[in-house]
Order: sequence, then structure tokens, then C-alpha cells
Amino acid sequence: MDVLMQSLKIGINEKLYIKDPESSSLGKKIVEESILLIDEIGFEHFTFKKLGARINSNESSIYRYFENKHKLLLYLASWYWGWMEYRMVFDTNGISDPVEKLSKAIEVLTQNVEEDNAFSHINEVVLNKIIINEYSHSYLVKEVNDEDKNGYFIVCKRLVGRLSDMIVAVDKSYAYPLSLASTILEGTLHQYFLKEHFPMLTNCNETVTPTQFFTDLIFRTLNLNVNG
Amino acid sequence: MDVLMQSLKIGINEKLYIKDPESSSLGKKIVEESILLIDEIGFEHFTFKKLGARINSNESSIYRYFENKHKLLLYLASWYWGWMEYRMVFDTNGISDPVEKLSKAIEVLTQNVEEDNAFSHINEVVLNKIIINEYSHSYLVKEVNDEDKNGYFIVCKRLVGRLSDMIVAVDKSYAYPLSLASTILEGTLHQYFLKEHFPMLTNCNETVTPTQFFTDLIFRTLNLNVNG
DNA sequence: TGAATATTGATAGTAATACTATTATTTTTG
DNA sequence: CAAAAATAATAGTATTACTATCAATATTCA
Repeated sequence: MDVLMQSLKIGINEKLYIKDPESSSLGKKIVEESILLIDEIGFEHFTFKKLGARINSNESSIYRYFENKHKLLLYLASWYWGWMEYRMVFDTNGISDPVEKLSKAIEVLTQNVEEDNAFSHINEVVLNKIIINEYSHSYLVKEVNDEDKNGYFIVCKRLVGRLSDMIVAVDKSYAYPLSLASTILEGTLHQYFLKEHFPMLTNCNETVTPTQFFTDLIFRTLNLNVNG
Repeated sequence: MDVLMQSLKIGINEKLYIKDPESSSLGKKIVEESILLIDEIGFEHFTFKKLGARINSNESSIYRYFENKHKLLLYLASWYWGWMEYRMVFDTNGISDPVEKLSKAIEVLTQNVEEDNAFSHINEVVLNKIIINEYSHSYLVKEVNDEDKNGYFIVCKRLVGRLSDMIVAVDKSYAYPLSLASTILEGTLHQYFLKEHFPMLTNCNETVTPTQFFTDLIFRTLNLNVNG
């Protein structure tokens, strides 16, 4: 990512925070270090007290930025999907051939995440690990319908919609573009998880990537061939 | 399911419980009512204390059956996958045509769950709802590798393996049978979840079923047509 | 500069959770 | 019917997920 982009900011639903963490150095530190700490000890064991100790700040100060750790996770997830959406749109922009466009989108969405220097306080590689391991926790809750009404999942929903549109652009007659799109996004996280923890349940490994699996799956499903 | 089957028991890893809940009426009640209570209030809000109150028993008595609520969830999940496996094997047994066999397996694994009277104290319909909403919580934990070593996920793993074998039987040259099998199982839960909570992210609804979506997906991917 | 204001830190406190331990009571069974 | 096993009742601990209050710093702008 280019230095020209250094003033980019991923827009996030304002209801997800009390005070915008991007607005202060403490806020950025909270976001930066929460990603690392959640990765280290898991979201379940993560508390604001432990985070406070880690960044030499106080539990109560963190509560002034985020209502609770669940909202923080939703914030991180929104950031992640916003970032994915931005990269998908950016990288597919200007491609006129629908097949090539879809192919590129799948590549961006399923490939291994690499660090993006445009956002210095966020480690995208570790954030990706968190999303793989913890994203389900953000929506598999009893309160999901209320939270959805608040718009907490809007970015991810928009992303599924965009991908679905690209599928439709390739094959108007295909009956399940939304289901296929949501399966790709959720399935990608799942395949990365399996690769790490249950290698016997996936064909993805050092040499075979989720990108290959999903590209092959989508091309077969939409009856395309690799050259468009 | 037939009355002849009433002495069937789904085998579950003994490390998942302290005392076998099938061995007493209190144990069965714990299992029976925990399913209903988890469905009602969600796994996060579920506690042994609340369950005790509900069944007019005591928190401490429940702890004599299950070490904690996480183990209870693993127990319920094992039961669920064991039951699915049993039905899949039963319903596909004797089908010699590999395509027909795979087709039947997908049908069993993706169709809407209905009550099975062979297991009177377990409400399979509600259990299915729990699995849709909470199964991820059982494996998306920091301790997953240790738990896997204890064999807690063996039933689900065996099921993915069986499905993968059926895919191979249909097309030996297909490169991703395990990934496809795990995508079907996980994806099915996900599509049912979306249908319920995010209908805009799926094409499944009153008339279109996950079975249709996945059958179509697998047939296209393996280049089959509906009549085998 | 310096007073007002905002931000952060420290401390204390509460209710709920996830247990363990002990003892009392009831039920089962030989 | 006595002994053993299962269950219930009660109490207690450490941790979590907060809220409230007040003190200490920074910031800012008059």
C-alpha cells in the first residue's frame, strides 16, 4: 500500500465506541495492543484490566473508549471488513471483464493477509488471526438481532452484497449468489482455522491455499474456465 | 425412526462427563433441560445455577455430572454429530451408486432437522438450533489443540472424513474433498443462521433450502447432473 | 501565563459467575 | 432395615464486568 494513502481512515459505526479511539494516542494504543493481547490469550480470557496493565493505563480509562470488550471486538471486526472491502474495491477497480473481476475479488478476500503500512497502529496479520479465531463470537450471540438493528454488521453485509453482485455479473442465471458469497467469506475463515488446528479436515496446507480451493470452487460452480 | 431402535445410544467420549448422564434420571433431565435452557437464553447466559433452579435440583449436583458448561456443550455437540453420522450412514447404506449415495448424504446433512423419537429425552430440533448458534463456541477457544488431543471432536472429524470419502468415490481427481466436506458441514450451519438472522445474506428462505443450494453446489463442482 | 476544561489514573465497591468444600438429607439396593 | 450412594443445602473464594468517585495531569485558549 502506498505512502500516498497515509491519511486513510476506515469508517466505523459510531455507536461501537464511546470516544473515537483514533482521536488520541491512548485510544490508538488500546486498539493496537488489544489486537495483540486477544491474539495471545484469546478473547475469552481477555479483560480490560489485563489490557490496562499491559499498556500502563487504567481499566477505567479503557471503559471511556469502549463500553465493553464485546463492542471492542465488533469495532475490530468492522475495521477488518472495512479494510477488506477497501482493498477488494481498490484492486478490482478498472477491471472490466466480470470474470477477471470476480477472480481478483476472490483472490483478495481469500489470500493470506499481509501487513499494510497505511495503518500504522494496526497489525493486519494479527488482526486477521483474531478474526479467524474470534469473529463468530461477535455475531453468535443472543442479542444479534438488536445489534444488527444498530448497524454493527453493516460493513460485512455490504461486502457480501458486493461479492454477490460480482457473481451475478458473471452469471445472471445462477440462483444462489448471496449464499455463495457468504459461504466464501465464512468458509475462508474456517479453512484457515482448520489448516491451523485441524489439518486432517482440509486440503489446505503449505502448498495448497484457500484461494486455490475457492477459486476452483467458484469457477466450477459458475462453469467458467481459468482464462475467463 | 423406528420403535425397534429404542435401545440405541449415541456413544460419547467418556472424558466429556464425570458421571454418565444417561445413567440416571437426573442426568437425563440435565441434558434434556440444558438443551431447552441454552436455546432460550443463549449459551453465554446459561449457568448451572439457572439450570438447577429450572429442574428443581442443585448447582452442585449438576457439577457431579459435568465439569463445567463448556464440557456440557461439547457433550451435546458430540451427541449431535454422532446422531447425524448415524443417520447419514443408515440412510445411505445399501446405495451402491456413488453419486446417489453422495446426494443422499448431503440431503441428510443439510436438511431441516426433525424430531427423532428414538431418543426420548433429547429434542433434536432444539438441539439443532443450539448447534447452529453455539457450535463455534465449542471449538473456537484457545484450548482447542489440547481438547482435540483428548478426542473431544472425534465424531465431527469422522463425519467430515466419511463425507470426503464419498466425494472421492464420485470423483477421484477432485483435489479438495476434505475442504469441500468441511465447507458443507460448517456452511450448512452458517446458512441456517443467516436465514434466521441475516436473510439479506443468503438465498435460502421459506422456499429455497440449504439442501438445494449445497446439492447444486456439489453437483456443479463435481460436474455431475441431477440424475447421476 | 494561568485558569478553566478535558483527559487520565487510582481506588473502592457491587453483583454475578464459576467454581470447591462440607455437611445434611434422601434414595437405592443388597 | 442398614449401609452405601446420590442428591441437596449452605457457605465460601477468586475472578469478572462493570460503576462511581475523586485525584492528578495535560491541554487550550483568553
